[in-house]
Amino acid sequence: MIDKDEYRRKIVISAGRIFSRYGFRKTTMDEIAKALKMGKSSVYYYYESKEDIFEAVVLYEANILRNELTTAIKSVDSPLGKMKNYVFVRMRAFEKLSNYYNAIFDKNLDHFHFIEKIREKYDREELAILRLILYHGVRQKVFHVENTEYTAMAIQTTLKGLEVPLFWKKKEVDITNRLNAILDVLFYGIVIKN
Amino acid sequence: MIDKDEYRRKIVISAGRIFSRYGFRKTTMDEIAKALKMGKSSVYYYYESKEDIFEAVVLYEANILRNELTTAIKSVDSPLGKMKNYVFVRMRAFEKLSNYYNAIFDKNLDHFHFIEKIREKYDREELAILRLILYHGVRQKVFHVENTEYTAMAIQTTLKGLEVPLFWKKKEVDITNRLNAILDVLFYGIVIKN
DNA sequence: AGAATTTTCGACCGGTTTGTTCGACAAAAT
DNA sequence: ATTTTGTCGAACAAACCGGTCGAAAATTCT
Repeated sequence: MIDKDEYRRKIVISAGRIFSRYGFRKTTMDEIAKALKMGKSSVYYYYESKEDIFEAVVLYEANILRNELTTAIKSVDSPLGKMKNYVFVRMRAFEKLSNYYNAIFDKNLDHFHFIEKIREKYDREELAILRLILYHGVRQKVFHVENTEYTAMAIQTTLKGLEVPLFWKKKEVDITNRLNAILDVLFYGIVIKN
Repeated sequence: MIDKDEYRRKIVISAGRIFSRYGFRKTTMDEIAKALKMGKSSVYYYYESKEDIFEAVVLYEANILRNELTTAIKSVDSPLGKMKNYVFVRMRAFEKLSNYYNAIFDKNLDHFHFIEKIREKYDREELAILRLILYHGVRQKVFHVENTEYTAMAIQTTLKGLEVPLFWKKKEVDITNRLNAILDVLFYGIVIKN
């Protein structure tokens, strides 16, 4: 008896690579199968449909993102460093995921309820993390904020603003520079002036 | 009367972007047309077929590559620098073009005669450039080679070897490192020891 | 061993997509 | 006014694609 879960994991990883390259529509079941050296029908033994695989992939990637983000903020001590790392890792990740975006908002967008669910959940999680970073910053007298809740939401809004160009397929050239600029503005509006 | 050639150029550039992203098969005429804000049928007024557009794109890209390569070797004086620049630019370009590769060798590979033609022509041109670089190096007593002709061919073979992973879709991680290593080997086998 | 179950896969189906054509139509040129 | 140039919607045949089914392998169980 072959470990079914192990195989399902393999499929998710392999399919994820293809989805991220070509998007949902342009990825065919045949490709997914071929990449695994399987017959197309065999894949259906592990997943019920193409959308099922896609859902699993998004879930999987979301988990990876969560891990990357938490390790990113753990890897430094200073609140400034934490915030900087968080923003950078998040941005890099979304850049990588931009193909999913285009895939989802191609058509059939009503079919992908689960995306909204994941998004909602992650918005909440993100808010909590941002608030934590802010809170620590305030404690260490590095940040000055009236209300961590609202400030966290403001920062989150800014970060979401960075996603917009990914939607509209417009290639932002100097995303790193823009990020640094945003961080500068953010910090100098937040950091206590001595 | 609209400038037909100008329009054809626009089509080639726009279609080129899409081809390089999705490959030949996964790129649709509708996409090409939409990207130009045209009706699908209008595109056929300028080009006879999808393959025709593809051919024009490849030709166009090949020309760009040629220019990049010549300016790359002109931008430095030393034969070592020329060689280094040449190899780097060539490698970066082919990395970018790897999608075309996968597109072409998907299926129907018998349909794309013109690719072989271009390839042959460029092999000859490349050989000439390499020989020139070597020749200058020998003149300036920086290189030591018995026979520029054969040495140039040897170097070309090495460079082609670097292309192979692009064929097989295997992502080579540290292509820059490998390149540097190859250049090291190449130079230390060539440079006159003092 | 053979029976039972799990896993693979080729062949197929129906709906959709897609490259290409065609004729109608508008704009511009003659 | 008539011809030429350019655009486009509609239509079509062919290929494609997600998904099904049943029958072979392969594996496990008895």
